[in-house]
Amino acid sequence: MLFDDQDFQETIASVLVPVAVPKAYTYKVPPGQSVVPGTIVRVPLGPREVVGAVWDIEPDAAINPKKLKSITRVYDQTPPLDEDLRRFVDWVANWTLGAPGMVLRMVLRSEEALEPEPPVPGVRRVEGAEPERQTSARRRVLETMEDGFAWTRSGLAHAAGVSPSVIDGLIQQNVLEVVSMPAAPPPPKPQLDYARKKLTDAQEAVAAGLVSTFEKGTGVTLIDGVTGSGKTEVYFEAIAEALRREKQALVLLPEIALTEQFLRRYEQRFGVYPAEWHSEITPKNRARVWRGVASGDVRVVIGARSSLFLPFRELGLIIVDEEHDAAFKQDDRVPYSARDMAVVRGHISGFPVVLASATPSVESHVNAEIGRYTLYELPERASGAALPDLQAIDMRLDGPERGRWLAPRLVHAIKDTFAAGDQSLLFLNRRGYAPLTLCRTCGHRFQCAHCSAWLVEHRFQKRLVCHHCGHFEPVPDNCPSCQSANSLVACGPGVERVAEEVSDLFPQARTLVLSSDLPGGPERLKREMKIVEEGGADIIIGTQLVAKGHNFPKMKLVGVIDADLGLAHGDPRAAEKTFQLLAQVTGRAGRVTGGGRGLLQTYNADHPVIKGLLSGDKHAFYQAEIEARRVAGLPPFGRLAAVVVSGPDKIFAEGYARALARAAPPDEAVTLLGPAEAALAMVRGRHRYRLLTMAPRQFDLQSYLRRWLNQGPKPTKGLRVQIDIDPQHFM
DNA sequence: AGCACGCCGACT
DNA sequence: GTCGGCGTGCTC
Repeated sequence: MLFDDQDFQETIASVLVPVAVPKAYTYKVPPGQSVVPGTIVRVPLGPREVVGAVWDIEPDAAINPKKLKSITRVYDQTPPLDEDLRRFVDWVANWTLGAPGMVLRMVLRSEEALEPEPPVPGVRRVEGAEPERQTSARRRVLETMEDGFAWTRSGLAHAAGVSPSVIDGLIQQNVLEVVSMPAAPPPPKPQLDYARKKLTDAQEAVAAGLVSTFEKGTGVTLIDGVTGSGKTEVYFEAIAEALRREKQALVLLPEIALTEQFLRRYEQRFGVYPAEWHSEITPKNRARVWRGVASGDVRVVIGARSSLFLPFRELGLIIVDEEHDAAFKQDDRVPYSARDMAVVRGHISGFPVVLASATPSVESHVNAEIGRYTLYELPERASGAALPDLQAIDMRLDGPERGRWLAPRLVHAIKDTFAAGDQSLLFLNRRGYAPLTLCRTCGHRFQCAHCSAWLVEHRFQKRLVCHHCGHFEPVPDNCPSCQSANSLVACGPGVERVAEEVSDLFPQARTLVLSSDLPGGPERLKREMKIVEEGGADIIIGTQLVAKGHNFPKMKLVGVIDADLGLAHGDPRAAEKTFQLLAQVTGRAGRVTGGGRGLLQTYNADHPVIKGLLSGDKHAFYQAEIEARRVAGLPPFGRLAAVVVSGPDKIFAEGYARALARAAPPDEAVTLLGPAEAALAMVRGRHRYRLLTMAPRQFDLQSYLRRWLNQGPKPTKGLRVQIDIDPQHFM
């Protein structure tokens, strides 16, 4: 609404400013200017100026009119934020207990986008002018320019294969003149039928289902499909349908690392590149995408979670790929889950939302089961290829001898695979040499002075490292407690230790350790990944970084060294996360293997995670998960209670949360850490956590914690408590 | 005295 | 989120 009091009073407007204040501020609208809700404006705030947006709430009447400052600029070239987006911002702020202005800040992420794209300087041939002296470089430049169009200086130099100084010389001699070139033209539109692949019957059925959801308007669809089942081709059909309906589409991906291959597949399907949005995009491109999305020139965006806050002009579809991935959760500033907020945005604007995964999260599975989401399953690979054959090795029956970590059956399998010239992957999600070092004489255990976690030996770096806080120290010669020499003993395996065993057993094989902490950094890792892809290594020992986004076609065997690792956490998502990780590594869900088989070393062959992986029957696994949560006193499906931690003193906070999790009685389910999308749920009595009956923003976590713990260092302030919860319950 | 640092509150 | 004000405590 426009707050134009016709009579004599000045026009005023509520403006949401991008700072953590609880409400909109009131500003005067300069005479002759007009604003509507959603208009983007620049306003003075304290000692500086900020960009905000006019909001549709009544200006605060209680404020002293003398105090009012004036809007300094109205961005009238930029379309106002539409009502749906404003409602979405308010919804997210309410949900996260954050300041609406902080949510708005995520919308206004590119100040540069508010200005029109500046024209770029270019050069053009001056009619009839010739250089004083003709050189071959100059001739090449002039030949390149024969089309008569203007070129950018560097573009021309590149195209002609000369250095930019040649161009400068021609400008000097007035052979070329500097002109202003119009900004980049709008990006080309996707071509709906550029290269539509022939879909399998199963894919067609799902695609048809997705297309039909547009008729209903709203609705969430969950696609549960193994990798290779062609989920991507299926939701390309949904994108095509959105485009046919003159709507924009957004694809959310959990990680930037995955975007590149996705962009290429999109291009193969639609003939053009989609717009791309994530934290590493250059400011100029960021501004272009923002403007294009707001104007409607950009039809499809592939982006990380923050693209959910782009000011789409006519958004009509969101696809959340790898919906189970924790990277959709933002932990700092406004803490939100992009997957859940995508569902909210679809709900507010009345368009379909598609969630896709090979290992859907428990809450999405439950939402599908109870009919809130429509479920489609693609259990088979589109190529008809078989899924890898998985078997367990029960370590209680068939384990290795003492001091060894590879079971005889796994060793045999590696041997056969190596003999056949194929690759093996040994997966162990534990960096370093050994997770625990102790003194054989006095029993001293090496712990981190800072957070009391065990120090992990990294033999390669000759250090003891805390994987929790990063603290490290050299490995001492003598026990620091009893001074005994040669008394320290490494307990348990890490990838370095498994690698040692492998080179012992297979001295002729080319082995490679892939772990994030190896010297050489990301570049070396990238090189080594390539070596593996090309078959330049026989046995790979890797941590979880081999699980994601890599395709190792020559890998015929996966051995999981400690399949139970991660199951015993206090984290209520432990089983789910382990299931997802192992499914990905073994090729049940991921792309790591080129078929073949997998062997899981386990002490818990009857655990639902292991059984679920072996049988491929996820349903039983989900049922077991839901039941386990019920037994643990956690809220039932979809509403996973979690405890929280973030703030300035993260190490303290995490230590406290862990201690709290241990100390809490069984019916006070305290666990996880993460930010704050959720005290709200507790306040509304949706959850059992007593702590949260206090006022949401001021509850005293500190004294609550002290009551349990009664000692220890005082955490500084800034702890926040929160639950990881499904917003469906509040819509 | 002069200043670095951290905490706190205001910002319309 | 960001800034300025103010108190504490250390150095020249």
